[in-house]
Amino acid sequence: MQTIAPELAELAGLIADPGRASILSRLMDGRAQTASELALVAGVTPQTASWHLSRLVERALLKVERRGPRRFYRLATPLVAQMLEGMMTVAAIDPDPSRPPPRIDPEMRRARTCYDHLAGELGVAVTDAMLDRGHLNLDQEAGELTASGRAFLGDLGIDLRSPARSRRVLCRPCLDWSERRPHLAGRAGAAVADLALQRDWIRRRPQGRSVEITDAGLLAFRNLFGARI
Amino acid sequence: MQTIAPELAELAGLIADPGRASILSRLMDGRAQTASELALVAGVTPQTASWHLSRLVERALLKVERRGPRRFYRLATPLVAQMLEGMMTVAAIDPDPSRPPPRIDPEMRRARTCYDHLAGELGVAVTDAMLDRGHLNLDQEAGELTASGRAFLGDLGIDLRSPARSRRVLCRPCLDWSERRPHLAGRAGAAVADLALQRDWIRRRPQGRSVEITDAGLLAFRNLFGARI
DNA sequence: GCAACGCTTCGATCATGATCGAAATGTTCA
DNA sequence: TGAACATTTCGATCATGATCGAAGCGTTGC
Repeated sequence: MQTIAPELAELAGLIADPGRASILSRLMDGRAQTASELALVAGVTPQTASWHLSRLVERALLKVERRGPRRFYRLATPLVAQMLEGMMTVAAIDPDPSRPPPRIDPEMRRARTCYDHLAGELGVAVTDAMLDRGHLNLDQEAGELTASGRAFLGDLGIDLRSPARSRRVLCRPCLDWSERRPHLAGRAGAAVADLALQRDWIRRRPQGRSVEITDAGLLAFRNLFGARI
Repeated sequence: MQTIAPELAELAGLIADPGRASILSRLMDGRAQTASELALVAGVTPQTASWHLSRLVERALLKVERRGPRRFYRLATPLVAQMLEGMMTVAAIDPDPSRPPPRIDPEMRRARTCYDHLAGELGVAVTDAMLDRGHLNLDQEAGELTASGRAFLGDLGIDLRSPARSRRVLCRPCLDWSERRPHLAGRAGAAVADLALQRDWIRRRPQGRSVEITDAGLLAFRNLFGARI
């Protein structure tokens, strides 16, 4: 029985190193980072990081882009981000409830981006608020935007009409590994995150994947979305 | 910056062994298998398989159930299956298009179950047919069942009303690693697969994850669903 | 051209974990 | 109780791959 198993093992092996896992985790916000920055987050020397990075590029998990003497690395495709989402969800489940839960950076837990959408307490709060108001239906497996949800996002200036087909699906759940509950992802989730960045409701922190909620953002999420945050 | 990265690496390490990857792949149909059977598919001796299995149970990827002197292993939660789906999707992407694509067992490619729904050519054909008829909207990221889709499945005797909430979401896409296209998953996908098994349209093969399409099944999928298979 | 800088390649070392033979454990059935 | 069988535990061996120092490469700017 030939299956995909050997390729699966090979792929997993690539993620199985703490340094490479840190690098991939760092790149989960979808932005590009330099080799030096990634060496830092991996906690290894630049030459070791370089070796890790070349393996990840070779296996097409990362793309590299040269800008002057620097090399910027980013996730190769959204598919890789989605795979990592799924793995982090399982990784966050502690098999032994007696030992203390993994210490998660409070800023990270508060608010971060997950590839292209909001995650952490903020992501879950926004999602919950939209659920409460009937803008969404969502469970761990699947999600859909209601007519009221489309109208709500439309009023915020988000144009969800796809350039190609009007019947495109917009909404999927992403299991939040820090909150252990689903939050809004998919095109609708990306649109909300884009809006929040554009209106300066959230700001990316210079390092790390966490984002800062501005005062204006706090008001907007509370008043416009009705989020309890 | 404390993140989930160490847990991610640990989890990946568990999948990174070819034997364990084979075991997990074998269990992707959601059924339970004995330790001996799994040793066979992993291509290792029973004592080695036992060591692998205990690690997978310890990390809560598998559940074990004792029946007499045998031990039956199965995936611990649907979340694990969904994670493996995502990994297989990425694993199936060949980073080097020049080398020949991984040889996939033809029976596996033809028709198999992916945890609780149909996959392979059969899964994709059924999905395509439902898309053509307007029963579904589906892309790589998200999916939704239309009113006509609900009616269609209802006519087949599938009751999609959730015991709890009526507004539950039913439908999600699962990227087929052998066909490299999405097929129907989620509760609707599981319901279709259940129906097919109950009506003897498909039969599980004694070993492996692939299923056999019966003559009656071929007719049903073609005539009832309009699947080109 | 040369210096500065970012990054990669090479080479040697070292640790982790996969493997199986042998033996022990546990379960069922007579 | 004892025999048959499935599975696990123990112990020793062996291979893979992560690591970093040193050196090399390539780009930029003076």
